[in-house]
Amino acid sequence: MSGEKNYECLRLGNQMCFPLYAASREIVSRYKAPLDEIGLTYTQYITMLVVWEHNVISVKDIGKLLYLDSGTLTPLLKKLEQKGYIERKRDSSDERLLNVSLTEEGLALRDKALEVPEKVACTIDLAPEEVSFLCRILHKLIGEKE
Amino acid sequence: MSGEKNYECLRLGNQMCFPLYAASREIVSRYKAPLDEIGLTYTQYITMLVVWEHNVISVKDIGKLLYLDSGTLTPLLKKLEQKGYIERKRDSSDERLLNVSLTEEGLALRDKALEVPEKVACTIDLAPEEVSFLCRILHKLIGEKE
DNA sequence: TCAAATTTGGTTGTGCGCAATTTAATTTTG
DNA sequence: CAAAATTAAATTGCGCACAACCAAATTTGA
Repeated sequence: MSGEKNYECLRLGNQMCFPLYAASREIVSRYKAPLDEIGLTYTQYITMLVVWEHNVISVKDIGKLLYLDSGTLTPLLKKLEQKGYIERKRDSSDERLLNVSLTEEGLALRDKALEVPEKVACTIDLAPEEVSFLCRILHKLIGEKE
Repeated sequence: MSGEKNYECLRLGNQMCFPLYAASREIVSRYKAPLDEIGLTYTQYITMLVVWEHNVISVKDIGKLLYLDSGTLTPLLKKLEQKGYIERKRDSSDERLLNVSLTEEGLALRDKALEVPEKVACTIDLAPEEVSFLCRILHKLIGEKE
């Protein structure tokens, strides 16, 4: 009964995971040059996106939005604090919560960051419908988390 | 002239990069449980996929297929060698090349690995057309590398 | 009311990814 | 042919991701 197993499903090209993994790394890598100019890494950048949107937000809520845990966020937020872009303060009504807030420098950085998505977007050769379809499917995958 | 800048493009939801990054991590994380059972990490797994397909392949060619460099592959391949799944030998006709080949144990592991893509696939709630469309677009993104 | 359970963030350790540099082997060229 | 250029892999160092564990604050519920 054995000897003739079908290993087709183990081919690199026959699993969705690999193109997803490779495309993610490829796109993230395109942020490197523009982000180097403003001195942020990719993860620091998406963290700043969240802080810019909320002005004040807890580590817990950043984690929910980015799907990252404290093991990733704690050292990253300390680094952003060192760079002077954010402040970290315990919430006075619940000392378990750590609130992250924007500094003046952090707010100023936002203007410089405006160029980043522009520079990346023009390297992506997809039709608008392809982008929106892609986003819809990806959100479906992410949404399956909960 | 300033004061009323449009920061819409800096919203987390308005860039393709984030859902791609999040979905990639989400899907890779679904491999963890099945891969734990056979003692491989995700990157070790896709490396074994390539070795299973080729039986003998150089580090250079593995890198081309997975878009990974020696900084990632060298320690990973040493670990796979320690586990007894592969052998590493310099190519006799070009000593710069390091050929990776399957051991008996490595070949046997392939049968156990057959369950992995099955277990992951059934956690992905996408229609077949969605999967194929997704793969097509992702390959378009990856293909832009060259 | 107070002990148990939960929540939040921090810490530690492992394994990638990737840039930058190094070393050795091979190929190209003057 | 010998020097220069190229190529392949290894090494080093940094920054994530993530699991596992911990401590402190808060909530709960008997």
